[in-house]
Amino acid sequence: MELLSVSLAAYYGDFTVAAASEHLTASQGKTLSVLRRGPASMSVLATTLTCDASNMTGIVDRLEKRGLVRREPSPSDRRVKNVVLTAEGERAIDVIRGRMHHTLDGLSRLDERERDTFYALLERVFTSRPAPDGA
Amino acid sequence: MELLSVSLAAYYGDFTVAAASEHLTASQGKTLSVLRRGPASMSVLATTLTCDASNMTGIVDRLEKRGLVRREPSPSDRRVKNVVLTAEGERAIDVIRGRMHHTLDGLSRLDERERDTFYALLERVFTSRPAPDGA
DNA sequence: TATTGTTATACTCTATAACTATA
DNA sequence: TATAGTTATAGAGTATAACAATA
Repeated sequence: MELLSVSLAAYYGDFTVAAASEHLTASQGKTLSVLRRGPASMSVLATTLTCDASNMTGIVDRLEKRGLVRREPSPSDRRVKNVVLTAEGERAIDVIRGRMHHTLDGLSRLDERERDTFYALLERVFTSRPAPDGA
Repeated sequence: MELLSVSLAAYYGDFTVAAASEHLTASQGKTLSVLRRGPASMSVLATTLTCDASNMTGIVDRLEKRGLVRREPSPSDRRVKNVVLTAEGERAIDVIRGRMHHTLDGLSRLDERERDTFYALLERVFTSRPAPDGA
């Protein structure tokens, strides 16, 4: 648990610094990261980021003001707004991931077989949470 | 990188919820987590948490006000203050770690050999950052 | 009635800049 | 001169409670 704590602090610090290089906060970067997989409603975003729905309003407001995301009305439920990554937003998160030097260097220390093992273990340990697949 | 992002978000969410159950913010919890390894100066804490030194003042202020940490003058350098975990603080971080149910459940899915492999890989990937060992 | 998203509020986190004390 | 820590400030993140629109 101690080792996990240290490892994740290293990853999180790396991500925070990389996001700052694009003038984004960690929360804004995490939001783009989630949306990289596809559009998500405000409530799904809040659940995934483990924060209250009311926070997402402000975070998405700032991202939208900078043209990195776009709110779209859901066709199936008029209460819902789906948040979509713009081309600019996609570029931003890709740049951030490419600048996570400590993490990328760390991964490059593993050969292909080790990397596969690592990913498989990560998946088994962390991929049992209720994955929100919201409309 | 996508998988890392998802995995670490899961861990971070788990930690945040567990810390909240002790009425602590994520930053306060991370600070206790660092101090669990031993005392650290304000500047070492800031470096480890990847934040500005001025932030640590407020975070440690609040933790100290609740009796979870203690500031002690360094014997070797009168500018330095070492932050020490109190017995209460130690209890708090141990409780938090014991409440990280998603992560603990995830780890319990691995047998002993797999767990060793996982830890070894984590160490190789993430343990090359300049580890601050400050006085 | 319940849910989605927003607003208002209060507190915490965060970086920058300026400061004091010490090295 | 440089470094450790604090203070002041402004912007961002955070949860709670109350609200409008929709289901």
